[in-house]
Parts: sequence; C-alpha cells; structure tokens
Amino acid sequence: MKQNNSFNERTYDLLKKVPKGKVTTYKALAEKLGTKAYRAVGQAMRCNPYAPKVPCHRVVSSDGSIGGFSGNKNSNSKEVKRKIRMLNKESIKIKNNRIVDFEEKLFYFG
DNA sequence: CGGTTGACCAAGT
DNA sequence: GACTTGGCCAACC
Repeated sequence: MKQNNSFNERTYDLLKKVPKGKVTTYKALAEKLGTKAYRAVGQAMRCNPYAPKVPCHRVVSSDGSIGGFSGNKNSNSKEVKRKIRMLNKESIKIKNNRIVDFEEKLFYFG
C-alpha cells in the first residue's frame, strides 16, 4: 500500500490494477482513492507519464462515453484512437463514442 | 492564499 | 438528446 506518493501516482497505481478487457470510470478511481476528485484523476491522465503502464484508454466516463480525450484533436489523439481499436479487440465495443454493455465491462475495484 | 482550470458528475432546462 | 448550472476536488499560476 503506497500512499506516500502524490495523488496522481495513486491514481496510476489503481488504474494499473484494472484487468484486461475491462474498463473503469473516473468516479470509481477517485472514490477508490478515497476522494471525489474525478477531475483530478482526469488531469493525471492528461499528464500520463506512464503511457503503457497507465491504460488511460481504459478509463471512461460514468455515462459509458469514452470521454473528451478520445475524439480529441490534439496530437496524441491518434494514439488514443489506436487504443480504442485495441479495446474493441478486448471485447470492449465502442459504438458512437459509447461503450456497448458498459456496465458489463465496467470493473469496480473490490 | 485566492482564482482559474480540467480527460467529471448529477440534475435541471 | 444536447446544453447549462452548480458542485466537487486537485493542480497550476
């Protein structure tokens, strides 16, 4: 249990625990971290210094939408889109920027 | 320390 | 269903 790290470090560690073929939400992460800073989690993802270690593409909104980062027009948007395709392979189907059977793929810690 | 921002959420319009 | 408002919390200036 490493809690001496910064908030974002804990976020990454928790996100790392998400199994393959599953997704989680900012809310789940934040609440599991003992806070409600959903947005802070998002900021940590935006920073995302642990690209492959932290599957930010596996994090979605509570509505089942991929989030503002998938359709992002930034430079790294293509990277994410590629990850979305990978999610498709992981049995996570994305339809109209929404996850099919969202709750089914959702992985809540604990 | 205070104001702004952010990959959010929930509820209301 | 899309947009707006208020609220939450952390990071940045």
